[in-house]
Amino acid sequence: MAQIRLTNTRTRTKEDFVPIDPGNVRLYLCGPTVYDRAHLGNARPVLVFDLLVRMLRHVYGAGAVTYVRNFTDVDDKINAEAQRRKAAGRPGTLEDLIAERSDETIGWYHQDMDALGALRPDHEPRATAYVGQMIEMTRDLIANGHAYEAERHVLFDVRSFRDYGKLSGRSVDDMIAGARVEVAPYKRDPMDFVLWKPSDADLPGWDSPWGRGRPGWHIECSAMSAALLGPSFDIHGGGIDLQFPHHENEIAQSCCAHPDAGFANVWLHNEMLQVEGKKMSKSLGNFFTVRDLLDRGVPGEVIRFVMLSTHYRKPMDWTDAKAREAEAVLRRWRGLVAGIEPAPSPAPAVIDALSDDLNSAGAIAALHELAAKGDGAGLLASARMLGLLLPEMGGWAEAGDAAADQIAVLLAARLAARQARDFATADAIREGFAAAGVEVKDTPQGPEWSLAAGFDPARLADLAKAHGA
RNA sequence: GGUGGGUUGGCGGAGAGGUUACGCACCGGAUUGCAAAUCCGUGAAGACCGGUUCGAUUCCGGUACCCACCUCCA
Repeated sequence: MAQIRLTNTRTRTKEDFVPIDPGNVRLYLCGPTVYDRAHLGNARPVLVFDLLVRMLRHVYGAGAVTYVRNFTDVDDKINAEAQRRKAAGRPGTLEDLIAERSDETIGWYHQDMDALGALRPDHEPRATAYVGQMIEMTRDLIANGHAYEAERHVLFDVRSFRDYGKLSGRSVDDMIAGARVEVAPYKRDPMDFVLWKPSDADLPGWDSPWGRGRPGWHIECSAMSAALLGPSFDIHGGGIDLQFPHHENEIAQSCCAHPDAGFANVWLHNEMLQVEGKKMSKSLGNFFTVRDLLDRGVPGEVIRFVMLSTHYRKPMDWTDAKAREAEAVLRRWRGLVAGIEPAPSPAPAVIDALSDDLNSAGAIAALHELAAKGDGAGLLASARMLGLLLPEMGGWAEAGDAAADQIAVLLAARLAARQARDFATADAIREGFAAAGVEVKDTPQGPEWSLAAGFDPARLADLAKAHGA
């Protein structure tokens, strides 16, 4: 059995992964705030965790993994959109419109992540369904002296938790020294954060011991993970930007609410995705969504391949050149494995690479070596370990019947021209194929064709028309 | 200002204290009407300065540059 090793942000070392219960390995990933389409950066932790889950299921068994990823549906931006719709005269209460916006966004999210071949988690809790647990946890934190009520807010007292700052490696004093935010006057310490805050009458709210209000962002994940995975579980993940304050605060809340439990053993953080060397961010306005790419004709499998070709702990730059290269590789591999049954198990080199802190780039190198050896069965079984070359993701690589007919006619025309030693016509057809993204190989057994990166059905149709189809 | 991460061949991108990463591109050969594809093969690296070592791109220290977090963000 493979020993998985993971870099644990909590200990800052790469360590052997030892599950609390090998019969039920439990993971939690911070999911999206569902106010809009997922941008490309959102896809990175999802694909990292997807790979991790596939590996854990490979090692511990398909039924031995519980994967939870939440939807944050308590959020100002969702509220703002709902208020905008209400003002525009859309029927329904504000609560209805908020739920409508969340439902719509969750539907998009599922479509987009499905297109990338990401498996659905076992549980996808929505924050609004766990407000009771959040209130309960907040009450417990007040009762055991880690939180206090002030001006209808409930705040977590960071000075009451010794280890506050340990995950992100900063001291409370350092953070205060560098803080650039204005501190609310009712806070005991500038770093204290909100567990519960009041809601105005025109915003959604829940009744609580502290009046009508809503939960703070951080308590949502603490409550949902505890409800679905228990107070101690194996792996908690997310983007490195969540390390502070979100994950730091989660640890503070969960460890103080459940002092005898360990919360998450392993913390896994992926580095950020960049575009043209800059972080993709809302404030910089250089972000684009997964759907934008899919609509531009970049297949989900190609996006997945590009994402996995950089190790998760390194910044990754998205470029169109990478997407083109990935598309060419996937087409070649799909050609190589066509009609072949996968080997009974993935190649050891691939499992070794993935076991070593999810070295997906190393695993892809091993796939290249299998392809170079012509081991189609091994390539197929190994690529599927990475969620690649799956049958349901290959539609993009197949030509339609119309294209196949046009290509057959053009190949016949080219053969006739060559036999007549009319090389000008033969070469014109060949160049037309290249321009349309059809790759023709002349083998001793006759021509074979396949689609190359950038296949353009319209240009092929024009070419066929020009040569008598 | 505080904290964390990075810097590998033309490009992308891994591992390992001493032996070819891998892919793309390039070059040579086979093949071809010429090509493409394919096959075979050759090149090409580890920011800078020190240290440890028989030996460092790999470990340690410093410098430079880049990125991120400290503020909603995966």
